[in-house]
Amino acid sequence: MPQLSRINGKQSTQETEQAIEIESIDFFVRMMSILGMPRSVGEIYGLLYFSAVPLPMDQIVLRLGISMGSASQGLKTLRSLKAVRTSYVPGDRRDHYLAETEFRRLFSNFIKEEIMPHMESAKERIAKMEEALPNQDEKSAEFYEIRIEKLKRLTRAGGRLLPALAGLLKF
Amino acid sequence: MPQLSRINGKQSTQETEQAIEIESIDFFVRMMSILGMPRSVGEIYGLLYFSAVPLPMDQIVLRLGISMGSASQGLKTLRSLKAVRTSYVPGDRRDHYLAETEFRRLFSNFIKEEIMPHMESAKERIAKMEEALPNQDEKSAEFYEIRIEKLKRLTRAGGRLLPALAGLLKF
DNA sequence: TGCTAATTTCATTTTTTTTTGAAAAGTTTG
DNA sequence: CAAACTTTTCAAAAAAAAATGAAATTAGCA
Repeated sequence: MPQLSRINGKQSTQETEQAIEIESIDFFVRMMSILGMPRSVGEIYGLLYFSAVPLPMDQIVLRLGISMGSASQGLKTLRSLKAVRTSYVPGDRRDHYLAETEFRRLFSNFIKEEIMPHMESAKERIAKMEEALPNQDEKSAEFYEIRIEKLKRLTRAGGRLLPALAGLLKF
Repeated sequence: MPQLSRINGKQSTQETEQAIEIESIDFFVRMMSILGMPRSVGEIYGLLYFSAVPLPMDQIVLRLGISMGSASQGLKTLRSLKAVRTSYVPGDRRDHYLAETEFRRLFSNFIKEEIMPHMESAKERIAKMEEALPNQDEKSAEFYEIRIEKLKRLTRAGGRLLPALAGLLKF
């Protein structure tokens, strides 16, 4: 009876939980999209973040209205980032999922998995540039050298700073 | 005569420049894609980064083989991030573009423009959660409070850390 | 001011990414 | 070990993002 509860200004526990859940999903869909994660991944994490009990996949599918395929893929992604973990529920053969809420660790994993590999390829590109350079003996060589040096400093700084970043999250 | 130059093991200045240009474009396409920028934006910046002279849009279009629309849009994006600036070339009415190579400033602008606005909306989501909460007086209220508190700390830390991040780029 | 070159805009097309759903594979238990 | 349930996989569909290109706009010049 949502009407009734609105009339006397109170809302049921369920209504409160639903309201928070919606905001949570919205919150994490946005956050994850900054990090380039698909909507469904944010939705799943947002749902689990405010769930007091671990949820099996079919509950996630049901409550978010997404397909099994999306849920399975999304959970795989979240598992690989260690953003969720499974917890055993006696008498139930389904996997139950819990959100990992230590953001420090989440970021650390994200940087390691999603960013650092790009840094490696960046170094390869720079190496290729340097291979090309030695034959360049015109007066313009200096220009190229300076720019390449800047890129090297950038990748060096990135390679150090990013992994350290999660550690700065003192909260 | 590329053949000839390869036979005697030397390459022309032009070949060297082309080789570096290709690696540069590749480099920045990848970097920009980490930051969620479209390919064309990375291509344009990559081209300008190793250009000793400012390039007009039609040169960018020609050398990258992209459309005028893409170039115009991409330059608009780069301009708004202050990743490129125009320079006046006497006797030519076209705008000529130069890459801004101070990465510290680039990051600072990127964070301010692309990330911080999301932080604002994150705070709104949290506020909505707190609005929903007071009516919750079950034993489970504590669970919600703790989780909300974590989100607050996360956004607070993000709001402080991210703008400070560019400053850490000591290079 | 009018002419022309340069640039922007934006509806359409193309490409890429994400989701779906059903079949295949894997698991648990009676 | 087979039947029922759970999860994964993946081709196809849908949705989202990016690029195109031509018309509209703007800006520089005579």
